[in-house]
Amino acid sequence: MSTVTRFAPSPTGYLHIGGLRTALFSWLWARHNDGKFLLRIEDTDRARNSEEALEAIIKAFDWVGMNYDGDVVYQSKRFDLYKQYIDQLLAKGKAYKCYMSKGELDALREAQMARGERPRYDGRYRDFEGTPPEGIDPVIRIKAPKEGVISFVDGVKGEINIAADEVDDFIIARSDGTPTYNFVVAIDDALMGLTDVIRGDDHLYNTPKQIVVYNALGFKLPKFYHVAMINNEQGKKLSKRDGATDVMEYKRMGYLPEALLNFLVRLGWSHGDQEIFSLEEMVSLFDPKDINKSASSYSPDKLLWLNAHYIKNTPNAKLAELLKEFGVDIAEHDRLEMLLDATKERGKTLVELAEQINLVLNAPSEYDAKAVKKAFKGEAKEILVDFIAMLQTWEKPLHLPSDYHAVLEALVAEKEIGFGKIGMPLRVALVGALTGPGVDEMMAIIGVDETIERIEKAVATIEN
RNA sequence: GACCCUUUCAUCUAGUGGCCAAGGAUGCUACGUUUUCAUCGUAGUCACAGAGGUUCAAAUCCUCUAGGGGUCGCCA
Repeated sequence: MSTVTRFAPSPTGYLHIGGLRTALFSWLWARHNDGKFLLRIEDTDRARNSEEALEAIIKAFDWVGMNYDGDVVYQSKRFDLYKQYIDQLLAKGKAYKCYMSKGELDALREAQMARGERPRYDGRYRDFEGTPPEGIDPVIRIKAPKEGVISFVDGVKGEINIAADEVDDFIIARSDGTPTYNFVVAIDDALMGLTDVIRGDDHLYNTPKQIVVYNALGFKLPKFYHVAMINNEQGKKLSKRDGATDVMEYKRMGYLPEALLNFLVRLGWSHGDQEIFSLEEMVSLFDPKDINKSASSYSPDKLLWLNAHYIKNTPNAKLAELLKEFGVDIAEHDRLEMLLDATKERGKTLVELAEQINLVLNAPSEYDAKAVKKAFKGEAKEILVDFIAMLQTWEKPLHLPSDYHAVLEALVAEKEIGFGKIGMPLRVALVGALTGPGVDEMMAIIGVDETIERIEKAVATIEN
């Protein structure tokens, strides 16, 4: 039987980073087995806007390079189907109407809590034969087993046993007739042919409830995998306060999708000592049996490290394309390769890389105060002036970094000075700071005219 | 409160009774490379939650305790 997995988010408007990880696990497992990865929107709560939410999810999937098979299933469009199953259970006596009011329910729960019990429905209408109370629209409850143990083997956690009396006769249809979550999930997962359900372990307690539905309807159980949550750096549940939880936020911050995926796949999953995984490797190596049991904490440092790694290993032409969204258009630059080779190791994100590029390409509008103090002193001015003269009279071509290096070597030889004497002031003249790409590279990138212009400006600054 | 899940360096993790006086990666600290910064390389730093068992042998099995997380809706 071919593997079928799914991602079933409720429409919140954006794709959460934790959601992306469970989606990734499901997607990888489907692709690994040449199976199907389905998408379903859990919108039985009709107030939310599902279309927009779906769009956001698909956008995020597109960005990271994931896709889904078949048509998207909207639960809000399947109410007739669910109704049939509710009627079927009612007819077979596997479900029943309950006339308890919300007030009565609250009172019951309170009393149970006071006695130190786990609050649950007491089953008072389970075998009710009398006349129902007036003026109450009943809910429909399913008959859960009253004794014994509901157990299943979780692919991540192992065997899970829940005492049957922990699972009450939960509501499968509200008093307005609409079906509830645990009921429709079980039906859809069964009807959509799911073989492997991979989801967050906050659903662990829903599983026995869904098993009750599977059993009542005679559906075959899929295999369940409950993946532990991602916590923040403090080990608490990841929330909006912890910064970026929206996947697309990472795109805006200059992360590469490969880096984000690589980061997420290693959160709660591993393959020996391997840290770097291409998408192809993930597909071929992923197996949910290697998923960790315990929760993991989100750590931005490792994500940053991965991002730097992927930036360094991305072809320059592709980087140039990506940088357009960050206000840097260098696709047509005639020194593109040189420019990116000189800068890509200095930016951990595309945002930082864009900054580095701008630093090289644009003449400094001001000089860093500390750098000026350190570099523009002594005979710096004279050396810079000599260097300009040398560049202007140089007879060999000036194209490559090595060409410029030859000029510098000639200068230090003639003046009998150390490299630092010209290196430091030259660097400040070029970019206004003491750090950055090599001066040879920078001069080759901006060309001899721009180089001279920048040095002249520095000389003028020193004079004032 | 009840029930369920979970517990190896600061963080992500390897580890399924002997290969572990616990390995890799990130971070951090040095040093080297670099005219600078970054990259890169080398080294260092740092952990089996605690207590009892079982066993010739336990990070690995059992029990209890403690910490963390989740769930207890006519939300999903």
